[in-house]
Formats: sequence, C-alpha cells, structure tokens
Amino acid sequence: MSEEKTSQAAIAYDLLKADIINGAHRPGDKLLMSHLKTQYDIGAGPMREALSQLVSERLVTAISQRGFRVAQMTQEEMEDIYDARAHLEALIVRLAVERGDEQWEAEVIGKAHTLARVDEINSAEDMLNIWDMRHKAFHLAIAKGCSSPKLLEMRAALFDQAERYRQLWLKQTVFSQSALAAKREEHQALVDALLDKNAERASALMYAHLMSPVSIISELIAEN
Amino acid sequence: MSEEKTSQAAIAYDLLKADIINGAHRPGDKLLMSHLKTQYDIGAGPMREALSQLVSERLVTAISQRGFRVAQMTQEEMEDIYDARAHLEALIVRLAVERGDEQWEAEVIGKAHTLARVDEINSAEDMLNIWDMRHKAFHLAIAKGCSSPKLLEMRAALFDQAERYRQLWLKQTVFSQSALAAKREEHQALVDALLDKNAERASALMYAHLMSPVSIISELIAEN
DNA sequence: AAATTTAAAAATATCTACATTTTTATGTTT
DNA sequence: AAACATAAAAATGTAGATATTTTTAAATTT
Repeated sequence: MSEEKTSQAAIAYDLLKADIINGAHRPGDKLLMSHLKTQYDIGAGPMREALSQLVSERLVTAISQRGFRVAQMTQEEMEDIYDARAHLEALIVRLAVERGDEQWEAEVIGKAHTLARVDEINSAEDMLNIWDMRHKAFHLAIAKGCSSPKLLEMRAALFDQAERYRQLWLKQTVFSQSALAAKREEHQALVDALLDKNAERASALMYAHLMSPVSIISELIAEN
Repeated sequence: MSEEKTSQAAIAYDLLKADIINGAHRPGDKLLMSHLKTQYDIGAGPMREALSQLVSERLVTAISQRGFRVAQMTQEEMEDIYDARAHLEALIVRLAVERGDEQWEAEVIGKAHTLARVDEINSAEDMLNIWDMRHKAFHLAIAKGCSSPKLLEMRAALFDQAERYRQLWLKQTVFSQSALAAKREEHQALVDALLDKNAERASALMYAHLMSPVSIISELIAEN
C-alpha cells in the first residue's frame, strides 16, 4: 500500500485509517457516505475504495446496501489479536536469531539504545509519541532479522489490527515510571537473549512481553 | 470478504481473482481498465475497488496514474511465501494439538478418511479438482483446532498468495501415483502425531509437508 | 544520417456529478 | 397495535469530464 501515490483513494485511506485508530471515529459508528464526503472533501468513488480496503483489514465492517461502520472493539477480538500476534512475533524472533547477521545485531542494539534514552525527554505530550515511535522501531528492527517479507507483512497486518487496543495501554504505560521501568527490563532481557543467540529464550521472552498488556487492556475495555 | 453480497465490486473481485489464479490473466499482464470493463461488463468504479483489494492481497500491483498489472511470479517470492506459510502452519498445528477438543479430532479424522478415499475416482479431470478440494478441507480441519480466527485469517491470506504457485505443483502431483502415495503417507503420519497429542512432532511434520513442493515448483518456474 | 529533443496526439487512469436502486423512517389504514 | 403504503435518506452504479501518461511524429542537434 505504499507507492508514491496521491490518488484520492489513497488519501482517503490514510485519513480514514488514522481517524479510526485515534478514535475520531468510534467503534460502531456509522460511516455515512455523505458525511465522509464533506468531511474529507473526497468523492464517493474513491471513498468507497478506501472503505473497502479497511474492511479487508478488519478496521471497518460493511453490510451490502447498508453501508459501512467502524469495527467494534471486543474483549474476544483483543485477546485473539494479542495471542496471535504474540505467537507470530515469537516465531519471527526465533527465526531472526537463527538468520540475523551482524548488521542486524547492530541495528537492534542501536534502536535499543535510542529507546532507553527516551526518559531524558521532559515534555509529557512528546513523551508518548516519541517513546511509541522508538518502541515500534526497536521491535521492527528485531523482526527484520527473520528476512521474510511475507512474515513481516503478516506481522504488520496484525499490528494494525491491534493498534486501537494498544493505544489504550500506551497511555497507562508511558506515564507510569514503574511500568516504563518494567518494560525497560524486558527489553534488556530480550536483547541479551538475542545477542546470546538463544532463540528459544528470546522467543519465550517476546511472547511474554507482547502478552503482558492483555490484562490491563482487558480492564480498560471492561470499564467502558 | 464473505457476506451475502452481489455488489458489482464483489463480483468483479471474485471473477478477477479467479482469472488471475487460474492464469487467464498472466503474471505481468497489464490490466487495462477499458478491457476489463468490457470483459466483465462492470463499470470502472467497482472495477477499481476490486483491483485495489487485490493489490492489498499482492495478486495485483498498482502504480499511480499508470494502472494495474498482474503481480509477477518469482522464485524469491515463491520461496518466501512457502517458508512463511510452512512456519505459520507449523505454529498453528502446534496450537491445534494443545487446544483441539474431541470434536476437532473427529473432524480431522473424517476429512482424512474422505481424502484417502479419493483414489476411487476414475475421471482424470474430476480427480484434480476433487483431490484438491478434499486436501484443502483436510488441512483446514486441522488448522481450525488452533481456535484463533486471526491466525486462520493470516493462514488464508498466505494461502491465496501461494495459490498460483501451488497450481503448478498440483498438476504434477495429482497425476502421479507415486507422488500421491507419498502425500498419503505424510498425511497419515500427521494424523498419527495429532492423535498422539505430540505437538512438536506434528508441527515438524507439517513444516516438512508444506515445504516438500518447493523444489518441484522451483524447477517448474525455471522452465518457463 | 543517426541520435536526441520537442511538440502534438492518442490512449488511459482517475475523478466528479448525476441517476438508480435499496433501505429506513414516517404516517396511514385496518 | 399490526400491516401496509408513502416519503425521505442513503448506498451503489453509470456516464461523461478531466488530468496524466504514453505514443507518435516532427524538428533539432551531433
């Protein structure tokens, strides 16, 4: 989905996806064509194309002749996504340890360092965005070691589906010193296992790392 | 992608996908809008929607303002898809053994039986289709044991991407008694491992089972 | 004369505005 | 109150307009 594109459909896709993930369009909301057209100033055709894409990514649901809605967020879906994602990422990390070269190790260590240095930032607003960006970059650097475009694609797809749930967790975590410290330790343990070329240990740590937010998110969903 | 839908876009999607997989549209072919419109008697809007879907499934490529082409088939992509798929399916089968219940076991045994009985069919033409259908059903029955909709989705996505390559292999296999017999043994060993609740063994067998076509497909690609 | 550049024409992709069909809401009748 | 009819709203599709790219031909340069 990434070309140098300026088609109306591509613009609509990006805007809409962002607004669904950041909650501007809430789960269950009806995505009225007339409203979307005026909101984004994009015609019905390209808008349909964008919506259709998002349906296949499970962020939007469609019923024939009855339009589109923002996909619901449910406890069950969250647990499934997180479980699937953790298992997939555990697989990927195992392959990464087996297949990753020195260049890969260097990248991982670099990103780990950048992430660890994030507590030197003061502004609370920036903090969330910067930590999130670097955290993502760190994990992506690890995953890339598997050298499988297709596995990385699947990973990205599951990541997008997790993103709305993940946002809930992020706010809780980034503004808690203890939670951040815990994450820092998990990351360090992960890096140690990677450098040890201990695939099984790295894989197990990654699974645990990705599953740890589940109980917190679970509570946050229940509260709403 | 499965509702009770009769929208033009959905029809276009199904037809186009089928024609790409069965080779009516060859890899690299330009998918000319004017041609597609007349061929399928569907307007440009819905057709774009369908094409756009297929781009996200990697069966079609798009360049902005320059239209759509059938995605190329390459050695590298084939190896990546098969490797990713085998690893994913190995993961799924491990989970299936751990999570599957009696109902699941019964389904698997049923499908295995139906598949084994396929050599009673005479017509060569039917043979390919029937064996393929039952083979797919057998593997799907196994996979369902993992009880994860998301993992099954990812599995299906990779399956669709493999399908064009798989078609090459299928013709070689189904019409060779020895190849069929080999597959029959692999399936039997797999079922035995499943019933033994031997997750690691089942997982390893599944990986090998899915990787075994790679060398044959590799040669077939090289020939073209 | 061959190669390269430029300009015009044709082909093509993409978008917008309008038309059609279907669904939903409202009001009416039994 | 249930069933039906009517009107409004909305989704979907079509056809034509617009913008971009590709091709073709001519003109210029080497």
